[in-house]
Amino acid sequence: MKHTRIKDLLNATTYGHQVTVKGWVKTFRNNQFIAINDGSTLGNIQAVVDFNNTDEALLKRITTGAAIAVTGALVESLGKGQRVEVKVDTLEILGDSDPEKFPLQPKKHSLEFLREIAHLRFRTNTFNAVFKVRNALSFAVHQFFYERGFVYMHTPIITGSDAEGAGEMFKVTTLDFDHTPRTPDGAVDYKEDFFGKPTNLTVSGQLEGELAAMALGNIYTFGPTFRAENSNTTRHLAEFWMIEPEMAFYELEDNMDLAEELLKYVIRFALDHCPDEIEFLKNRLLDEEKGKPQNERSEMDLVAKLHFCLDNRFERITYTEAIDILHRSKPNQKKQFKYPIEGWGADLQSEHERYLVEKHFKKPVILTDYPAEIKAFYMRQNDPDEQGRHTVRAMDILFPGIGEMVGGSQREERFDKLVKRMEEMNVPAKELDWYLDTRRFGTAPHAGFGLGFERLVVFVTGMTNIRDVIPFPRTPNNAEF
RNA sequence: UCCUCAGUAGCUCAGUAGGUUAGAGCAUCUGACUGUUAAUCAGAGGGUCGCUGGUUCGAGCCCAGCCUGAGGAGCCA
Repeated sequence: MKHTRIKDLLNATTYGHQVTVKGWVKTFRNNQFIAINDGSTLGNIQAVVDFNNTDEALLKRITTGAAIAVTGALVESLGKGQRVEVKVDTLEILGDSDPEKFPLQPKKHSLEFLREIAHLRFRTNTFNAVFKVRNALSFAVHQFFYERGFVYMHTPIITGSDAEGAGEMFKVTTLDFDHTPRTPDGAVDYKEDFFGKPTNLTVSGQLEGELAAMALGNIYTFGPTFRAENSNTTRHLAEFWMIEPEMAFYELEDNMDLAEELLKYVIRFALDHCPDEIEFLKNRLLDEEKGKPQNERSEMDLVAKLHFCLDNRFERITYTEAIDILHRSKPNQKKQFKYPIEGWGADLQSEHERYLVEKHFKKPVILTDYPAEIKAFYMRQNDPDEQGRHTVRAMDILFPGIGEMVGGSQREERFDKLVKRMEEMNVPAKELDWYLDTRRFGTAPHAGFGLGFERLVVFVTGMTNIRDVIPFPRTPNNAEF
């Protein structure tokens, strides 16, 4: 008999017909009540076994984690706590689960423990919800761009350029480390390597994305990105997914508008399409915060926080204005910052970003026009201000609890200014000659940004560690599974 | 990579002043009960106290080094 998804059974409005359920045992209570979950929904269906007329050896095999198939009538539940249940006629164990060894129990587990058994954590309510939301957000990203006529561009994962400057890179090679070919002067001879030159995993698809945008108009990438930084934080991964739109004829304002619209669109999509999952995650968070002192708890619950984000325009201020606010801020006056704000020019520390987002504005903030010295070579240069200070048309979107969700800029489209900047920052122009061609042939204003997908998932799910929103996290010293 | 904290049963954790046989709840096993909701009741089993070395008559507890995890910082998305 064909089986029915539990999600559909729980929504059933007619009773009495025979159904088959296939799923995994969550709990087996009272020798007769099996809570079965098949992943289709957070809810379980209760199957009721007539234990007096069931083989005792078979009953013993109904253990937490076992895969089973039951067939029987779908009936209104006699007990409280569930609307429908299945009165079992036949029960088959599809896969046993040794109760002595199965690590998941019908109780709360720490996220750290579940991380060690990442292959099994999908079976928990929390991770079911997290990955459903991740799925919805991912779909929403594509739908958002498709609706707006953006072209989804697959930029290379293996890159021949080591000049992107976005971070340490993972080398890609087929050379035998024990017998590396050498040139006469003793250096590794990359001519012998697979590609005949050094190659790496991509740290960003931006430069390639710009090439496509300068022909197709509006494009975006959405793919894996790799950074070999020794980062050990709740918001960094060595392998993560990034969304990078790039738009011809966009200036910084257009860029900010698009980013804000995108974020609100996908958050709205998740709220609309995963209400049960987000409700569950909201309660999970409330439960977790019960153990915390009052002042460390969130002011808003998850759902309220998401709505608040949707209902308010992101605050847009320049770096210079931000420095001003921070300079006059209480924590700065009272010397509570570890890194006091002395003046213009320094990069903002986490504590400063947090103050702006979480204390001062209490909503997402878009910071623009950073000092040129602390930003990448490709960002469009502003004219120096009255005091001769050089800034670039950068924009970072900062989110509460997360920090930088989006980093982007209007690109420097003027050939001479771009090349001069590359020289100043020691970026080898020769290697990026293909990139410079966009400025040689029909250059035009354009802009784009990078959105860290896992950081978005962290925000929408209310999880606090980025390792809990990607199935198998890769971090320094950890590439398990 | 740096700073702080932690590592005791399958899981979550207690372990006093360094002192006999290291505890609890949950899970597991056995039995009872049978419309339960993380079922309940009774009983049982389960430990390389992260690892290595040191101090001591004696170390889960003190010291050193290392490993692992968490939080924070830096790097960034």
